[in-house]
Amino acid sequence: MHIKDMYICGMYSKELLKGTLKTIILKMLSESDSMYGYQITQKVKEITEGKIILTEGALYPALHKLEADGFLTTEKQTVGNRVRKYYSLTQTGNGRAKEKVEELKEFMETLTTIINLTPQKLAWQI
Amino acid sequence: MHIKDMYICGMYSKELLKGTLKTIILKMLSESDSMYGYQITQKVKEITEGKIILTEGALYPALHKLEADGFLTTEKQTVGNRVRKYYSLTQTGNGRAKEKVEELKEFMETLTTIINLTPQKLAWQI
DNA sequence: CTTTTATGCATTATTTACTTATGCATAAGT
DNA sequence: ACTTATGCATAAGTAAATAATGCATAAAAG
Repeated sequence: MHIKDMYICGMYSKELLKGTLKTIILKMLSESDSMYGYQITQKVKEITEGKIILTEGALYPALHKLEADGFLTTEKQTVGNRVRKYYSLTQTGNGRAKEKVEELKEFMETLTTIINLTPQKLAWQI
Repeated sequence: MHIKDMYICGMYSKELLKGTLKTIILKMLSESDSMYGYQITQKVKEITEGKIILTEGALYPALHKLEADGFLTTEKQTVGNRVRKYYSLTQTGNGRAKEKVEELKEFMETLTTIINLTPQKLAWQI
């Protein structure tokens, strides 16, 4: 990402996104046979209607880490005169994707129980 | 938290919790007139059935930060021979609580749209 | 009766997972 | 000619935790 691109950023305070990046990547890759980095950022941007923007500084290290952990394999492909690095899930990565998505679901359910609490000081008003 | 307490920890990979702590605190305080730190940890633990455990090392600095930002006020109270520091939302803090909860809700909705995607490589099987 | 557990506050060193800012390169639009 | 888009990558700095500790009182358990 370059300075001019800085105006692009998700609509959420970025802290919230922390911890969800790898899950998002794994989920995206479980959707198709293979994707390259830039493609992932664009797809996520499209699906979330611009609400979640993955920055390269976060994306590429995360991809490298997932590969180092054996969850992804890569294959370089030259399109026109540009090189793309395609990532795909390994078998282990497929299982990992399911685990992480499930974990995120459960976490969101738990958060929802907190969010849905009714203020006790207003209880008499109900 | 002391070494012996280390076996206590939430069921989620902790990264997920990052960024949600202040929202949780604000929401808990918006439920009652005032709460003290330890009480918050216990209430969250109870509500989430032990799935979310707030550690002191995260909780107290967060409370101090929220107070410094003008979202909370404190009042010390001695119960028996122990001192409790009660926190309550200021008017600004009340607004902040609503903002943060709303932000979290929208973020979870966005995440849900990602999570609910159907793998395209399985699309023909549907 | 002495050790552990629970209650209650707090701080410090460290780690993690980002953000922000670059860097390099090609291609297409204006 | 300049900017935007595509495409990879890394490095410095930061925020928000974790992990560990410290102090103190009280109750429960062995």
